[in-house]
Amino acid sequence: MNTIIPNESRTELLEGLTDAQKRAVEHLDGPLLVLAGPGSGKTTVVTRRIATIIAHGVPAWQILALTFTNKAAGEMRERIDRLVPGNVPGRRGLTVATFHSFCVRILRHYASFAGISERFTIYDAADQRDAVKQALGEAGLSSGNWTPASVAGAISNAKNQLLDAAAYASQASDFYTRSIARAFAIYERILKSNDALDFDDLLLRAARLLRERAEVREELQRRFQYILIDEYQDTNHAQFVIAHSLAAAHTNICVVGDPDQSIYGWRGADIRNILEFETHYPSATIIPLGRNFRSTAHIVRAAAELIQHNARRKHKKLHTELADGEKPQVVICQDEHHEASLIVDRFRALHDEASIAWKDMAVLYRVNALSRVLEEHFRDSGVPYIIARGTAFYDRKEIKDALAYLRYVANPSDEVSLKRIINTPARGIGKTTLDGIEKQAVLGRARLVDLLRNPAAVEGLSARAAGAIGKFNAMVDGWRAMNESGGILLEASSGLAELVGRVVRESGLEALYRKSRLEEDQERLENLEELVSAAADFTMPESDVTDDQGRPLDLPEPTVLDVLSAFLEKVALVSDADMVDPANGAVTLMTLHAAKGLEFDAVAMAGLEQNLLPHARATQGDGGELEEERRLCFVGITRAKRHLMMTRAAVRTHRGLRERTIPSQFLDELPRESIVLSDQAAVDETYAYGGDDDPFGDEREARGYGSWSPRTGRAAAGKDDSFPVGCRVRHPKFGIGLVEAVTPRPAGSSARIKFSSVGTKTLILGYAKLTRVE
DNA sequence: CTGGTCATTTTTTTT
DNA sequence: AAATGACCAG
Repeated sequence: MNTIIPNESRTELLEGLTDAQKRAVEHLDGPLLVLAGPGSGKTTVVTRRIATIIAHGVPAWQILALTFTNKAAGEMRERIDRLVPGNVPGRRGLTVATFHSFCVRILRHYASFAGISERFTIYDAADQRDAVKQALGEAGLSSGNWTPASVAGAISNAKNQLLDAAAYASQASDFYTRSIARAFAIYERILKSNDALDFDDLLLRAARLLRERAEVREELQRRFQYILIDEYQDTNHAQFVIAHSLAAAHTNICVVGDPDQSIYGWRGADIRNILEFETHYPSATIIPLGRNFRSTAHIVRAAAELIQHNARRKHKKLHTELADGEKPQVVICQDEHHEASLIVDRFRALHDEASIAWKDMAVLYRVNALSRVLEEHFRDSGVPYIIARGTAFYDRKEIKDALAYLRYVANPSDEVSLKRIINTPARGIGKTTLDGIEKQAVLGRARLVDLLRNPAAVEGLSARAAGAIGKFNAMVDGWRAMNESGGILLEASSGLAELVGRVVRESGLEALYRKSRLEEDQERLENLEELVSAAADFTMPESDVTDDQGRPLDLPEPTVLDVLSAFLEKVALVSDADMVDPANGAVTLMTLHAAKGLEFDAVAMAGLEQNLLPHARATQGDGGELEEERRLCFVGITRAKRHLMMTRAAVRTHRGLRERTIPSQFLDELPRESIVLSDQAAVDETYAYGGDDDPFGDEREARGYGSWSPRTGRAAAGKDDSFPVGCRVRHPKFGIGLVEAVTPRPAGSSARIKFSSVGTKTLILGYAKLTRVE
């Protein structure tokens, strides 16, 4: 290893690190696993290690770092830029990308090897659902028992296991899977004829390309001599194959992660990838980082104690040398409005009295649905807030419409987009017309997109419809012509803004909302304008196409269509977490999932309730899912540096139904001595229900409602056997029911009871006014 | 063909 | 509660 930069710069890279951190930073060649607990300085270690590798003379273009979100990638890039001095030769060309965007690049570059069009469109979840729906229709599966969502999920799971439609079909044994296999095959055909790939395809195709095409694999192996993977606990099988195909030749692979923060099992993430890293690489160096530099001691102890309850876990010590600090508060609230206002009050106090900036606070919750009420209260109280929902803007109807136009302009095969916009706004190409053409497309084995290009050839088409289609085609051609006429002459990125502007105007979308005076439509108009400015702000990412020596290649100036494709690609791959802007002077509201990797001075976790955290879908099953929920709770707690508040509402309105909640079992698993419990539901007299509406008011007063106490408390209630499984009970409102299951819990046993009138309900025996009947 | 109303449903989490 | 889909009158 030749040394390029002086030793003192290298020792600077080790400054202030613990011994374990130093060992990780200095590890150069061979497989390395860094087990990084929360707040253990993972990002510091990773970035300094890359800087160290460069300092040892490895050119940056030989290094590949893969992350899960654009934000993580951007942050890493930025921190490395700050660490590596400008006079270091070969510091350019470092690849830091998300798995998905890296795969997109590979696939576009090696499109012919992968057997796909290099102008492929990326389908998002909604497009995917549409395509699945269409596939189900063609397969003759009535959508009753075959919901698009469940079939899409099955297909997604298969793809994550690297099973394509044929492979899936060959191992489908029962009626259910064989039916899905049929839909799967049709779905693939639809994607293929649209030149489209879904998210899972990006990984699957890249993995197969690397596995099956030796020349591609070898070229990329030569290029990327050092590979680093962040959040390795969240990789799925396809990602595993991608990473290890690339690393196979030189085995300079460093993976960083924390099994206790694995929260994407539902998306196919395989925790075994990290647990069995040593099995794949027996020579691997393993460095655990257990010391937490982020949170004060009570918070660390609460997190450590909670995660201890996971049985399937590699034991890892979590500790801190920081002071005890403030104890996390567990607050019981009356309902979700009370909860929101207590959180707002607390944050305001921290802001006014402890001078904590709004941007250093966050509210975390399990499901997005909880954000609505929180948002209301933040808005009404005037506390600045942002909701981290990157996808929300691009999910709006008007934006999806505009993007569909753009996608069709970029990819003339994109039938899903075409269908979306051909009659939006209405231009006389309705369902009857389209059905007719589609029928003929099937008969003549032609593509709908091709028939539409040539309406004269379609039989039985009314002159009016043919005229409307002709006008539509002329409009699209006009946009596409911008590429030839002005593309190279114009500055390409301002060309993009012009194209987007023209599409918004000429498509009639703008006029559609302009003529309306509804506030909602005015908002849509503004959103469209925002899209045009987003296009104007968009800069073509620096091309890092290089020869296999890493020298940048001179490329022709990008055309407007190139810029458009890049723009659409960026738009397709944004995530919620990407939208967390640290410069923003506002409290961040987001899901627990989106919070991973972030930290805040003050954190509030809302909805610490059974069936919410842990989520209802995880409470049944083999326990693996429950452990993932516990890890999610662990992730939430460990986001907090100094102040942590965990709330639960005694009553919550869920899907329009006002229901009493059960405290989250995770609350029982926190160390009593490290938390403070406050029961605002009983104490806070100033906050009241709207009089007679309160369905549980009397009861609450009568029973000292909500006086939860950890571990001991109501332990006697745990042995409640007055309503054994199988007995019949009467409920004052629901009538007669059958006890199906009883769950003994220290905070009050609950029972699942099937009522003939209202179906199955889970009730707390201590609260429900049940009487046993014979 | 279009635009409205009414009924029905709700994958938690996301690249 | 909200969003989608089915259905029906212009």
